[in-house]
Amino acid sequence: MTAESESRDWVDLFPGLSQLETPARQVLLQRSTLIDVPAGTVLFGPGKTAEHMLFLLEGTVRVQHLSDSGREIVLYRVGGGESCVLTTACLMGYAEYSAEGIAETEVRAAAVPRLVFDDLVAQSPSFRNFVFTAFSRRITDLFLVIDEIAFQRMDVRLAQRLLEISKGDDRIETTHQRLAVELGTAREVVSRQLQEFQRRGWIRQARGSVHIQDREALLSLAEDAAKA
Amino acid sequence: MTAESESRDWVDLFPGLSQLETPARQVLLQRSTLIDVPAGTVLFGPGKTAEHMLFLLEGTVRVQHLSDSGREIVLYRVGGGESCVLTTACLMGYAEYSAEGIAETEVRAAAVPRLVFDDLVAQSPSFRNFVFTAFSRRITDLFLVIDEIAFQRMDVRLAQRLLEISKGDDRIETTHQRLAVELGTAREVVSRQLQEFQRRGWIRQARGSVHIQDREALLSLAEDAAKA
DNA sequence: GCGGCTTTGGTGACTAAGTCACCGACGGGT
DNA sequence: ACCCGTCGGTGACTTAGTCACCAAAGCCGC
Repeated sequence: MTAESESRDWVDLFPGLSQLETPARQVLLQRSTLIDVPAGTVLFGPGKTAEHMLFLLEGTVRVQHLSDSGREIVLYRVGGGESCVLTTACLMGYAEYSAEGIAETEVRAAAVPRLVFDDLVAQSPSFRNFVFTAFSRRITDLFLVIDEIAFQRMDVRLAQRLLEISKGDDRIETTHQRLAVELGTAREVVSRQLQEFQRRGWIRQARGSVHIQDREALLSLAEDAAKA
Repeated sequence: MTAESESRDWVDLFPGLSQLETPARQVLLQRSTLIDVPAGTVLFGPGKTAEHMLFLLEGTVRVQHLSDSGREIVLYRVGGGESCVLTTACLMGYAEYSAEGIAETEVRAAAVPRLVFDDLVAQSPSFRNFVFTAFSRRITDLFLVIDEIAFQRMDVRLAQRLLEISKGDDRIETTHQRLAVELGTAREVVSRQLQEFQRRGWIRQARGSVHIQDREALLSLAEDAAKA
């Protein structure tokens, strides 16, 4: 499979681009570059100037914020079929990144240069729509993150994250420290919550991993927040 | 002064539009409508579909989120010379508002219809730049809000808000409940913190108002968070 | 002015979460 | 075997949020 045959159809991976006009699609395919990066790569972060907008084809990117006080919190993830608005934002706009994007898995993405991006926004109504939709979704998403941090109990949030991260597989490879960063809390808090979950038989812990034993129970804890 | 003479120059109030090309400027002025609304008006919110992008000329709009659990938190404010990205977002993009915008003062704004907005984005590079800059700033701002909520002490946050709201004037007209919404916390927490501030002689309380007595002290509390 | 109402703020008792200091256990490397 | 860095556990304490209530201040009609 040549690079050309691959690049003929990555646009199809983006539901938001299904209406894209043929000329715009051609521009996008011809003037973008496919890149592959290994897990752990820092795709963007403070001090790096973005010259490309990223369209994620495969893998996930974790966006997290490093606070002045040295603590971290995971803000959101970007997956296949999504564009990373932060690269877009810094492409056109304002100042520096204040968050960093880290490849959580091996990542394949299409990089669209700044000028091409600008051109597409000018030329294509449906590309505009795609871009603004991405921005809107991200902003409303951040509202929900704020809501969760401000008003949700830790046990509920932890249960939600465990389910979210596990994605069906009962074995989760992570440390308490990493879970603490996910939720923007302290490691000790996570440790104690996990102990409580284990005491109730909902999970089993081992060094560097958590095994879900009672998915139903976690789910009902995670959900009764919505009811309240 | 006629409506026309007014509308000839509101664009000048926007630093971000200083580079705007003459034709785009003409379109913006001619096809927008100036509106005046009294304090307290809900400019947008869940259930309302935006058909206009708002450029704020005078006054401030408070954007706050109402959580499922019934609690509220102030997310940010939009002032004169800024556009409200949330109206923009919902104009072009995705879903419903998940936050509401309330006029805190009497507000004068220019309303730009959806189609005109779209057209300007297509035609004018500097209008595009303005729009994306606004989005970027808003997003990075929300990152800071998240950071503050997750990692900052309440006393520090309260001191910051008092200073921010007071804007030089030592008398602040507000209730404990309102301050609690500002910070996304409970009224009791604010009451107790204010009592502590009063005990230290930093403020004086009265029903429905707070009087700042020692601005320096509040400032040093508010700032030593940055050092840490 | 009086009685009832709402709004505002105060309080104690309790739970949840975050902080601090420290320890021990595990798992590589050499 | 030993050293060391990572990982997790723990107690004691502080800070924040919750719950249930109460009291004072303003507001309104009469």
